[in-house]
Amino acid sequence: MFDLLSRPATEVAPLLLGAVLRVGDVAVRLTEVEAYLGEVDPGSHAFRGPGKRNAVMYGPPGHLYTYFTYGMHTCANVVCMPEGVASGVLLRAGEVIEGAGIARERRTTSRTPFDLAQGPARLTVALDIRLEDAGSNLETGRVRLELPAAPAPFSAGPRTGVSGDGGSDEYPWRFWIPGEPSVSPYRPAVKRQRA
DNA sequence: GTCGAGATTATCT
DNA sequence: GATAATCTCGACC
Repeated sequence: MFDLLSRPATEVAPLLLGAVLRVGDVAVRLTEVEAYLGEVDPGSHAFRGPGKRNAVMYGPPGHLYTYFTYGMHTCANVVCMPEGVASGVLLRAGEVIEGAGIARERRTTSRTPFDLAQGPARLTVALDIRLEDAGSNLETGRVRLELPAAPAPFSAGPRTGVSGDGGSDEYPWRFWIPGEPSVSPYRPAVKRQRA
C-alpha cells in the first residue's frame, strides 16, 4: 500500500487527501496538502542539496519529515520518491475526527472545531508531532498514516507562504478537498520583512 | 470582522 | 549573522 508513496510528490499529494494521520488517541483526516519536488523546486528545503535538516527527505518513502520554522513552529511532511531522491508532501491542514478533546487542550487558542488542525503548524500541535519524530516510519512508528480506500475529490492551486519560488503562480502544487471547512483560507505568498 | 506587524530559534551562509 | 514551507495578537474599520 505504501508503495504508492515512491511516486513523485505531485502524484502522491492528491492520494493523501482523505488519509488519516493518527498519533496516540488523536486522529486527523487530511484535507489540504502541498507537493515539494526537492532539488528542482526552488521552494523546497532540498533545493540547495542535502543537509542535516532535510536528510530524511532523501531517505525511503513513507517516512515522516519534520522541521522547525520561524523559530516556534513545527511542520510535518510525508517523504516520497525512492531513496536517494528528495521529495515530499507537506501536510497543511486536516479535520480532527478522534480525540478532539485532547487536541483542544493542546491548542488552547482554538475557538472553532475546524481550526484545531487548520494550518501546518497547528496540525503538528494538535497531533503532538515533534522534531524528534523526524524519520519515523509512518507504517509502524508512533505517527501512523492510514491511506484512504478510495481517492478523494480534490482541487489544485498555487502554494501559499513559500518564498524563493518568485511568486507561487508557477507551481500549482497545493491540493485540497473542496467544501471542507478545515481547509485554511488562501493567502498569497508575501515576502516577510523584519524591523 | 479584517488587516498588519511581531514573536522566536534551528539551520544554513 | 541572516533567514524561514507560520501563528497570534493588537489596532483599526
